[in-house]
Amino acid sequence: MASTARLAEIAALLGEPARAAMMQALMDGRALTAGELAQAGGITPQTASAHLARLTQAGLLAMERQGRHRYHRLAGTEVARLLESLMALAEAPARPAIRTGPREAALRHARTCYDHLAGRMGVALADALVARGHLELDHDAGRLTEAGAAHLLALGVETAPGGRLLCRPCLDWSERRPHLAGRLGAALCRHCLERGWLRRVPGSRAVRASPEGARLMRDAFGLDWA
Amino acid sequence: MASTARLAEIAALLGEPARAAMMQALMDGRALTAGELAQAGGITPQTASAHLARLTQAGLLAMERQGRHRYHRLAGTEVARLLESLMALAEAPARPAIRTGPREAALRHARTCYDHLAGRMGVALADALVARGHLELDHDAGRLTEAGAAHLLALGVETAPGGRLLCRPCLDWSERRPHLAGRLGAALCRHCLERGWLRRVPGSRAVRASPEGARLMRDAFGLDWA
DNA sequence: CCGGCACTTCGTCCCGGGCCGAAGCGTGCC
DNA sequence: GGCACGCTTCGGCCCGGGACGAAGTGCCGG
Repeated sequence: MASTARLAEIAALLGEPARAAMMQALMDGRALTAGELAQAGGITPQTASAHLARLTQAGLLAMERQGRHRYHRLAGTEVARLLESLMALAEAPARPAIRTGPREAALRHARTCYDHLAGRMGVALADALVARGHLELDHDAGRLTEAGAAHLLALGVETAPGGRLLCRPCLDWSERRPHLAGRLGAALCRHCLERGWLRRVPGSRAVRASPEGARLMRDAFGLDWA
Repeated sequence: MASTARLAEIAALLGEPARAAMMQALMDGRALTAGELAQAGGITPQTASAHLARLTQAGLLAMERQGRHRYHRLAGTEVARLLESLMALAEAPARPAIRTGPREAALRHARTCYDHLAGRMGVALADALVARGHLELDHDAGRLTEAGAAHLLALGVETAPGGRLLCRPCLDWSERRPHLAGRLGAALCRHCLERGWLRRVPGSRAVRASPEGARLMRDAFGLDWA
């Protein structure tokens, strides 16, 4: 059996609000400096430093130095999945979401979930692909159809090596329906960001489409969700 | 964003070794009494009682009474998935598994992972279905082929309603390769248990095949893993 | 070379939570 | 009805961990 002590150690690391906040801040897949993470956690740099050391030592974070800056990122997709599971449970229907400011609305609208699109846009993208017959998706798994694979290839979206068509759904905590995760979800997200169709909102996990980008995404994917 | 406080609360609940042990004991999908869980956690019934109350109040466990016994079970598949994610991380390659007694070997051999088969048997079952052309499986998703669906239907295995062929992989922490989870994984496990091909080992998550069962599973699935 | 910035380390304080013994409540059996 | 069992509640003890101020280290730009 997986070590109970080790499981409890990992869970306990995430069970402290400041560390949890810092980990969530990293869920957009980027790297943040220790100072930025201290702010995300609402604690002083000294406290953040101790917390980051523990998270890194436990293998949940990876750190790299650039000059005097220490950049931290999630150690891998397994850590991201764990946080996804925690977020899904934290947002379970039994506990209705607290709807706060416009920032929360922006995250519900469109955000990145580690490496793929989430929020209403992410779910709408999955729905549009399904409607076009390009994707089959349910709670357990997803599969790109041949037509879908050909279409994405024509767009220049990298699908899986060897033409693998299977893809992973991720339960969207804000919509309670699946969006597209895994390698394909990541490829679609990267494509949209690289083309400039989507841009990250500074200091947030939210993303936003330019008018041009919204139009191009409508053309490319049948995405009409505004 | 999912509430940080709520995420930390859930993680903290699992971050205490006694509670983690009790939750893991429930990962075979069954219900256990408060006394059994106290033993699983290595604590007195008084301590267990307080812990179980907190887990239930937080929505991680569901409790039902039968006479003077209180039966507890995992509250649902999302809780199981969270524990799967935690177990996968706890067993990450960076920390080689401690190989202890025969009990650990039995779990590595064959066990249930909440509602589906895991361990060498679970991975071998997935491999056998893939080898027979009945299943496609990678880390992101899985799909039953038409031939596979027909075969399982002939065996009396309930596949998804509406003939849905997509299925979810689950990363096996002991084998580091995927076994079959989701609705199809659960249906296969249930089928094998109901037919008596597999039997649960009392007081454990391990399962064991009778000689007859092993032969029938070899015939049914091409499962030759002994 | 020096000052400033990013971050870490050290020391100290305070509080929450895990533990169990004792007592109490509800259920079931004889 | 009484006794035993399963489990809960209460009270108290002890310890680990989160917080920050002060000081220290390393890097970078002028």
